[in-house]
This record gives sequence, structure tokens and C-alpha cells, in this order.
Amino acid sequence: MPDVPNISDAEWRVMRIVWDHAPITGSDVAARLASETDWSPRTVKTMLARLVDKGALTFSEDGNRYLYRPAVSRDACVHDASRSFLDRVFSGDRSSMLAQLVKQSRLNADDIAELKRILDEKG
Amino acid sequence: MPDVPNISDAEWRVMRIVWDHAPITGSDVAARLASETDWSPRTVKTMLARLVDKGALTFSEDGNRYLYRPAVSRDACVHDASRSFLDRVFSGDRSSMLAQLVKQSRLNADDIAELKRILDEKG
DNA sequence: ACAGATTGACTACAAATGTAGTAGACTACG
DNA sequence: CGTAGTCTACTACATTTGTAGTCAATCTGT
Repeated sequence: MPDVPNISDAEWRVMRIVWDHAPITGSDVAARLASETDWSPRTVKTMLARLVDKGALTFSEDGNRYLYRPAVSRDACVHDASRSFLDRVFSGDRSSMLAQLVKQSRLNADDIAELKRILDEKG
Repeated sequence: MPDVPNISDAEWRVMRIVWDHAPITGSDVAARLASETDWSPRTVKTMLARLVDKGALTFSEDGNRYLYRPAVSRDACVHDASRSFLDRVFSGDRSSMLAQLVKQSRLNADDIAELKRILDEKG
């Protein structure tokens, strides 16, 4: 298993930016986050450093700055986060809880078709 | 809106027991968790107290013991946890989340049929 | 009524997380 | 070449979480 590091709530915001825009400088990440959050650039820098520590990001030097890149794939992280979520919230009874989630969701025809397709593949 | 308290990973284990067995004593919760975890009963008591503080549980006295009951519905918590997960990992794209969860869940033929039935109802 | 068992209240403490400040190195522009 | 700005490294600190210990009050069995 690609053992992905634990990524916290706030860190996910950072990771999403890096996945979408790598390679990207710290300031650029901070600038992009500034439009969706009210975090100080310092805060973003701290999170970048922690993500590097955790092995979620890597960087290369570019002059006096760092260019960040993901060290783990988004898919692997999504997969891992989904599994934690299922374990934690749905425990053993996944199918009925999935049923509940589906019921709760407003889905359009395309979404429904897509889900049916996925179900067909599994069946 | 029923603003549900934040419930941590470990706390979910406790909540699940209480939802399933309320009203239930602290020791009983600890006993049930002992079979699925290696937590000390003290740990469980601490979590029960924290959950009461957070407003996730209430209790009534029964002799020298407390009987715990949920103060928030499981549905509301599942809903809230799903929302956080959705925002955090899928940036709010609900159908992608469902697709991912369905893909990842081991489902048997009956589960699949049931989900398809629900989807049909929605379509 | 008393001793032992049980309970909740209070306390402890490290790791993770959210949120930043300061200092010292490096760059870029004049 | 020096000064201002920018960058990373290091440090800070409150809160939340995981994990539990201690202690005084209380219940229960004899």
C-alpha cells in the first residue's frame, strides 16, 4: 500500500492547490489561498513545511525560493481519506450508510447514470 | 440548523456505542469498546466527559452512575461529517464523492441492487 | 455500620493542529 | 555595492486529541 501521510483539514486546502498547480512557489500557494481563506502567508508557509516533513510534498530550489510538488498522488490521498471516513463514520455497515448518503444527496440525471454505471461494474 | 459538535475519530467509536445502546452506563460503554479496542476504561470515561462537554451526549444520574444518551442524532452527525469530508477532500463535489465511496466499498449483490433501486427512485 | 468496589471529578501530558512571529540569508534594483 | 524586500529556518503558543492516573464520594454486600 502506498502509505500516505495523514493530512489535516487545513493541509488539504494546501495540497489541493499544489496538486492543481505544481510546481508552485510558496508565495503563489499563499496568494491562491488568500482568495479562499483568511490565512496569513506565514501560516501557509508553516503548512508547506509540515507537509514536506510529512512526506506529502517535495521541493526544489529555484533561486532563493522553493518550488513545491506533490510527493503523493491525489488519488492515493483521496482513497486513504475515503477509507478513514468510511471506517470512522460508517464503521461496519457501509452499504446502508451509503444508501443513506445517496438518499440525502441531490443528484442530477448524469450523476445517477454515472453511479449506476459504477454499480454495474461492481455487480 | 442543528449545529453538531465536532466529533473526533476516537469519539466516533464512543458515539456509535451510545447511539446503538442508549441509555447506557459509562462502564458498559467501556466494556463494549474493550472488545473492539485496547482502550483503558479511564480513556473511555474521559471521552464520555468530553462528549458531554461538547454537547454530543447528555446523561442522567442513576444511583452513583450516569446513564448516557445521545444529544445529537446520528443522522445529523453523519450528515455533518459527510459535509466536512466532502468539502475537504472533494471540494464540494458531491457526486464525485459518492462515486469514490461506492467504488471503494465492498458491496454484495443485494447492496448493489438496493443502491440501484434508490437511484431509480431518484431518477 | 463498615470495608471494599465503583464512579465521576479533576489533573496530566505528549502529539497534532491552527495560527503566526522573528531572525538571518539571499536577491534585485538603483 | 548597499539597502529594501523576500525567502526559508526556527520558534511560539493555544487548542484539540489520544491516553490515562489520582482522589474523594458513593454504593453494596455483610
